[in-house]
Amino acid sequence: MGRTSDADERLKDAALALIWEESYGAVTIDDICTRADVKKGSFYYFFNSKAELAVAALEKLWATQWKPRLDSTFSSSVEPLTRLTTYLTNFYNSQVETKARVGRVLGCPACSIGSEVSTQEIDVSAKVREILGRKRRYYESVIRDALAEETIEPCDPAQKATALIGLIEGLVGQARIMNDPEILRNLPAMTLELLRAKVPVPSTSASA
Amino acid sequence: MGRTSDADERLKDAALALIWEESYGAVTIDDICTRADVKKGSFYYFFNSKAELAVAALEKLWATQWKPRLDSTFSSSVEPLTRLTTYLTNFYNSQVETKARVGRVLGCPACSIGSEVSTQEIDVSAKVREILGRKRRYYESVIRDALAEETIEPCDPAQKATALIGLIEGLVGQARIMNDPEILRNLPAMTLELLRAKVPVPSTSASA
DNA sequence: AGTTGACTAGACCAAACAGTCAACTATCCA
DNA sequence: TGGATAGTTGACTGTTTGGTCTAGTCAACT
Repeated sequence: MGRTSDADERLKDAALALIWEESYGAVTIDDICTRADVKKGSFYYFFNSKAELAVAALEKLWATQWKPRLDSTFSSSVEPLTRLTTYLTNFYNSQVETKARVGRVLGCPACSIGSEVSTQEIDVSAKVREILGRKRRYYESVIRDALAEETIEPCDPAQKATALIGLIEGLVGQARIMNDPEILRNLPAMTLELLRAKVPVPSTSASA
Repeated sequence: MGRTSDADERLKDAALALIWEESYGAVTIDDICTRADVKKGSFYYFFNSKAELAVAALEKLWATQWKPRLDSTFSSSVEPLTRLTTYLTNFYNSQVETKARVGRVLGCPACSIGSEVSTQEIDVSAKVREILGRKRRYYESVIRDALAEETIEPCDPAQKATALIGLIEGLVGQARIMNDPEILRNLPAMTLELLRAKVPVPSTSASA
């Protein structure tokens, strides 16, 4: 009974957007309320703190954005390495578009937030780790599939996934710091090189 | 004439330490003053804002920590790839030590601060970019030297440096988020692989 | 139609915060 | 030794912030 409301959803959306555009610490509860057009009383009706809202916002980000996109891009019906390159190309495009729209490269919200709050807000940083862990599985899986199809050189999938995540998130971070999406332009190529992808060679290999 | 003081130096040290351990946004001017044992009046005698202090602190970090270490580790008297591996091994060790001492992997202050404030504090983020740019030259130089000695496969030095920085800073960021220094353990090996280092082969190469 | 429970409004409080100021003190140098 | 300079102090102001509280509003269901 009683009435229903989407104020909590608006709060999550506003929080994520603001924190992404600025930073966790720079955004106040009042800011979030203003952007969401929700009064403080309602904020505290739904959430107990900014941290609790951030956790909910991150989970929503995963459920409504990341998971659907990952599921479709990393579909098993696509060649393993193509999953990766299309994912990264789309990512590059989205960062270019964000820069055109907001004037800023914003990078990966989970990593930015995680790095900022890792020593402070344990609940938020636990959620970030959880989400990054879920994402990692897609990388590990694609590496295993590429190994099975022998389109990359032999390696330890877990370790390669770590390196891959490092390379990707590292360059995304640099792109945010430098405000330059072009850093991400040949991320697909760099990734293939890191994985030692066997280029679709014209069948015969020449020997010296 | 007049009296002298090292309060400004203490402020820079305190600011850097606090921001590194927590984050830029989480640290207040009062916090910094308390840690430095300096009163607020003195703070404003030396600096106009937290941002201005942060810029000075970053420059001090470069001048007293990074530059000396880089100059000695990346000495031309050492083999190119050895410069890199010893640098990264030392870095791994220092992060392990930090974790043991503070209970936390803190990563790279410049990258953490840069990612956090890039959309907010333009002076701070400009200083971060400046310092990261200086550091980049060491990487580019080591890659060019390795190319000259033919200990790595042919490549474009600038592009490889970007990838190298991405990999390193990315894994450092992950280590901070995960609070796990072991992520950095085989950073040297990953780096050599990214660079396609020619392993010191026992002279003859076997062909199938 | 009326009761109940979900939600909203916004005034209010105390603490934390950035920033100011005038009076004070130590040191250097002539 | 004494004046000019460089630095210190802590109380003070005004604002922002997180957080609370109460009176009220709206929609669902009986």
